[in-house]
Amino acid sequence: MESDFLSQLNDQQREAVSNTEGPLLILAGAGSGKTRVIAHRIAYLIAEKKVAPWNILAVTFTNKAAEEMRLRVQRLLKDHQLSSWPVVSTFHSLCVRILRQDIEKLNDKYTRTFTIYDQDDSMRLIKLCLKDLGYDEKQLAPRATQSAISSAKNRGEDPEAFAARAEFTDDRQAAIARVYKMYEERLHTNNALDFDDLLIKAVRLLRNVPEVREKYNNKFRYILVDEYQDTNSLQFALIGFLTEKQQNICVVGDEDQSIYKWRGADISNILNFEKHFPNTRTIRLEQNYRSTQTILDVAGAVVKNNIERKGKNLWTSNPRGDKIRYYQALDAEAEARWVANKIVEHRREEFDTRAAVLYRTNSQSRVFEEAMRRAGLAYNIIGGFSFYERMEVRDIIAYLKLALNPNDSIALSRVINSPPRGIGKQTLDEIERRSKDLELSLWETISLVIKQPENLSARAINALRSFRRTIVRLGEMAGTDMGSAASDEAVQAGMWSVKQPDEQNVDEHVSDSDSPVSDIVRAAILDTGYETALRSEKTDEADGRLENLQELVNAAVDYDEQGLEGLRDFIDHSALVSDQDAYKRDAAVTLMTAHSAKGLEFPIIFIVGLEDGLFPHSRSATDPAELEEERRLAYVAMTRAERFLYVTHAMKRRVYGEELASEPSQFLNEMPLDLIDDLSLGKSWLSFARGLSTIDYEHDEHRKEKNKYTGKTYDSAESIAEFFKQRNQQMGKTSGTSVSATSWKQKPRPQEPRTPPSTNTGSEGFVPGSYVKHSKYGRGLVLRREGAGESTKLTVSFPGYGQKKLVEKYANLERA
DNA sequence: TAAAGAAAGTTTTTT
DNA sequence: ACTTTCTTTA
Repeated sequence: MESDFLSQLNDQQREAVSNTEGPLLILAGAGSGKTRVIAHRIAYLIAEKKVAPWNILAVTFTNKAAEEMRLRVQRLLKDHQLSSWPVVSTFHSLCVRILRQDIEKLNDKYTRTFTIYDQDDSMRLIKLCLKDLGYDEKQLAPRATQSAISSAKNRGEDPEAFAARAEFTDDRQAAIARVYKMYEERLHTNNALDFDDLLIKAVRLLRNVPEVREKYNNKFRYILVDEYQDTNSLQFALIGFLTEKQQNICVVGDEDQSIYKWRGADISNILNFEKHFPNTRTIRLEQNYRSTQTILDVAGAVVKNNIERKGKNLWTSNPRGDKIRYYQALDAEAEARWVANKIVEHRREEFDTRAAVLYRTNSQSRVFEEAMRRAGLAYNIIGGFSFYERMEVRDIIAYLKLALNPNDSIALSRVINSPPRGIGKQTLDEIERRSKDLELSLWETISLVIKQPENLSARAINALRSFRRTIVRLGEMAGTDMGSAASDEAVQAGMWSVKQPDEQNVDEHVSDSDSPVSDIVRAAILDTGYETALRSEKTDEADGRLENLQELVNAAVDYDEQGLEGLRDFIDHSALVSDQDAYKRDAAVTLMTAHSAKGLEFPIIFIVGLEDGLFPHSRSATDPAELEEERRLAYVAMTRAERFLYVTHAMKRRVYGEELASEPSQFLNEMPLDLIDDLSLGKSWLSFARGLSTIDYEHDEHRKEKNKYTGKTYDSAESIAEFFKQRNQQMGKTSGTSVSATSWKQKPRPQEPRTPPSTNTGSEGFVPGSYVKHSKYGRGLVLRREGAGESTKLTVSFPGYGQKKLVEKYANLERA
């Protein structure tokens, strides 16, 4: 009966689930049950509307989200006997599946055996191109080049178009254009696609080949897209083509949670959805079920400072809850320790409660890992170094890639001498030189070199011969024809063939004569000498690596047991699943970036490192739009919390190994003071802010008015002073040029409002955290002090002038 | 060629 | 601080 999937929903959610036909836009605020609605909608389509599961496609951004969605749908449909499951997939794996099926119809020489290059592979290739073109990596940073090429690709510019444009800009662009051209050629000869290509080629396939478009339109009659605000133009095009015929497209998104503009996400995809799809029905989900009123109030107060925003009315019937909690730590280590202790306290109260620690950058994770270990808390860590990014795992994967496609030169150069087998730089240079001359892949060149050694030593030739034998043997296990080019016979049947609906079934085909994936993985670890080399090291590090390889074997065994599709799929998976490593659902703590937290929820959330230049990140300081994105990110982070929200910052923190004074984030300024509980030891930044606001509370409304002001992005050193100044002005005091001109209720050293007593030596010299006055630059904050005596140098941040390095003796500084 | 030691670069967020 | 890459030495 219908009520099964509708009865537990509110009116809007029910609307969203039961309006199954035509374009549907769901604007879903944080915690409003968006995942729940999608899952219910899928279940409803299958159980009530009798739509065949294979006619439904749900697309998410991350594997985690896809996983979650699959789980929910399965739970909802557990009493139904289904012959198959709906396709729930990320954009990228959807594209891989389409391309593994049909890429040859594009007629641009790519074959179905193509290799996927992840960011690291692609970076290696770019470095090679830079080298071959004779560019200096210092002048043309590989990273920057990669990102320039990636954005060109995402804009739809091919190397020619890019070059045409670059010609008229500058040398650097022209150089990038040349790298781009070579990069594309190399990808092609390697039969490799990078992450961008996956989308580009899939879109091109759907656009150019009507037959393929038709096929997928018939297959996917109902399409759902999660996190629609973060789609880019390629993803938009993909959806457009897939849904061309039936128009049963349902997208879910929230403008306030758009945090991937830097990756090309185009918010207008959601803002203009109604234009793109006529007859769109729009439904708003505004009741939040996740968080306490207080948490929503705080998050709302922050995001309200964004100008580029339609605004919405998110409400909850949940209790008010506790105030959010604030802690000012001395440094990053103290911050982490404090957080760990708090989590322990919470778990004493409630033994199985879960917490997440959200930071802006992955580099912050380390201290937290350390602190959790010390506190004896089991933790998950998401992102950063994922399992598949470990060196040894990547090496073995490279061997496996070679087994399938020996012409993958990136994989080959990765492992040709790891473990060390006597193929050194000279040998490799010679091979590379000849491969360029003859326009052969490295693999082909090696075969040739063995026959015609020319100026290579017998020792080198022997090493090459044995390496070649190893790869050929792996290839045989994988069922690959090791001829000169990867042959099409090696293609295993596609993983989900698109058949007529009635004969559609769970997809068949466990690979035929080939060995199980786990056997090939074992062989790649043993026969290559990899294990022996690690064992002989006898270090803890090597043991750790061996364990990781054992994990890889375990993963392969699991894979075989699931009866999946063989080695290629296993490898695809490893490229696309960056953080799938054993996510322990019940671990006490999860550590991740605020970005990775999107879509998740936890009873307890810690947002750490709320400091100027860190969160918001300094890279976003110049552009108001980017600052707004940072603010949305903060909003996403805060709204992950169900019951308890903690915000912390440190007074100083090591950056590149140097200790720098840091200031509270402006986002802290934007939180309503009366909703914050200060747990800091001694006097904190917050206690000053609070002291001020109690001077004259009835002007508070006035203050709020002014606080909406976002036009200016505060200079780091000046932000709080600016903040105080504004408040003072609001309070009718004449604008003191310096903070100290105003009256302080509880004033310990008005001239250093944010410096905790401990960093204040009080002795002569300017310590980091103190303020100075310079005859030319004016007032500034001392960030760093180096050297001693006459040569003491200070790094000072002057608003409007940036950071200056001054010799203390000659700079003529005064306290300010 | 491989290992050990020195220097330089790194950190924004992700499929 | 930590990791990658370059340079020196055995």
